[in-house]
Amino acid sequence: MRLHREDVLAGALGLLDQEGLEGLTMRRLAASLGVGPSALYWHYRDKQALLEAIAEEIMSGVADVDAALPPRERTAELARRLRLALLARRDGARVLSGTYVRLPNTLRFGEVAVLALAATGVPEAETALAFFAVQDYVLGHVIEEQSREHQLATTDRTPTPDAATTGDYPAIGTAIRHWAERTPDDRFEYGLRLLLDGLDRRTGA
Amino acid sequence: MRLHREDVLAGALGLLDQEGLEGLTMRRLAASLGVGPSALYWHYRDKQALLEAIAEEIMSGVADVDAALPPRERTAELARRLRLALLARRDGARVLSGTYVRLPNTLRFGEVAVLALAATGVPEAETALAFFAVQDYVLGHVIEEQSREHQLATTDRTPTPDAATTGDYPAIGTAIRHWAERTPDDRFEYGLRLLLDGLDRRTGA
DNA sequence: ACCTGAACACCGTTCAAGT
DNA sequence: ACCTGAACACCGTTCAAGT
Repeated sequence: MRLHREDVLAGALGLLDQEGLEGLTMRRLAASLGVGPSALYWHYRDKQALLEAIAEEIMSGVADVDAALPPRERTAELARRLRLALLARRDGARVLSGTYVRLPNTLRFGEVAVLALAATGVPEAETALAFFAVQDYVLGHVIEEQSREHQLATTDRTPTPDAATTGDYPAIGTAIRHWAERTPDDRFEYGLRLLLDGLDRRTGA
Repeated sequence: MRLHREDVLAGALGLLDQEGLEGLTMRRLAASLGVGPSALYWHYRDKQALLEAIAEEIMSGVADVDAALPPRERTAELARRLRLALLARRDGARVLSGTYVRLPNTLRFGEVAVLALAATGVPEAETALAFFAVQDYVLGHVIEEQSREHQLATTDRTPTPDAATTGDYPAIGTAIRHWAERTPDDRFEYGLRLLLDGLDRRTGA
């Protein structure tokens, strides 16, 4: 019953979902696999290499968007699929933002997204700028989204308007109340729409 | 020569800039202040509380934007000031994204930004959505920006087109080459402009 | 090829005790 | 009010040695 690289990765993904990024330690992972900590280092050079494998796993299938969709909708769909992939694993956005992955799933996502943007009419010299603008928004948004999940789990402080915001900061108070009435999907779509509308302006649409 | 809360915070900021977020440990901070590790716990409940104080410090002055600027430019200026504040400290974006701060500097930034957005003509029910869209973009962008700094410092892999991208992923290859010719400021401004142009559409401008 | 065992150099946090 | 000293329960990683 020897371990393979994939067993270690599968165990790491399970531990990540159960315990979160802080709980994903080499020692706990080893224990859950029934081996000593040092055994893991035969399969992965160090913890960073394991995290990069997790990041690449998170990105699997994200680029598989319907190629028949019109360019703008295809770009939107890629952004949505990225968000859902990050949300599918606990602390997924933080894992991805902390790694510098140059593996097939990640590269293919970039390739497909750049092609979709080019098809919308964005000048070739701007496709990477547009790609990173959208990707940075998605990453930032999901990091905050998953960070709020964590707050709710560990503290009793509610992110809805509290004493501090209603008193001295009236604009925040009413703004947050409207925000609280929207679904997480709505909140994401709002920023995504801003970016896509901004892109329209650059394509003469 | 007893320590005060501010001495601990100042020491933490210095250590953060020198060693980065990984190097900012309670034990190293204590050593740099000439006390034992347990002494810190008299001043801050735990490490998380200290990180929240750092985050609030990072946000100091960010809201001090020229109130006479026209609303769109005021909103842009707030986003730029946030980015610069995050860049001013090593790993600043990761520190801020990991904390849930409800302290004056942070709240005032939200208040001023929501008011600027309202002044552009964004409907009141959407001001928080628009605020978070811009803030999430800035956070995501600077996290990636500072993460690249870290890659350059620790590895010799260059983020410019390498063997993998030029071969199987041609669109990425050429896109990244154009991207590499822009300054960091340009790259940030591109996404910011997309968001602001998208907002124009929602204000009938 | 794959893992054990032991060790090294660290962590954050608590708590009684000191001044 | 502010800190020491000692302890507890952890970390990631290395490396010789085993099978």
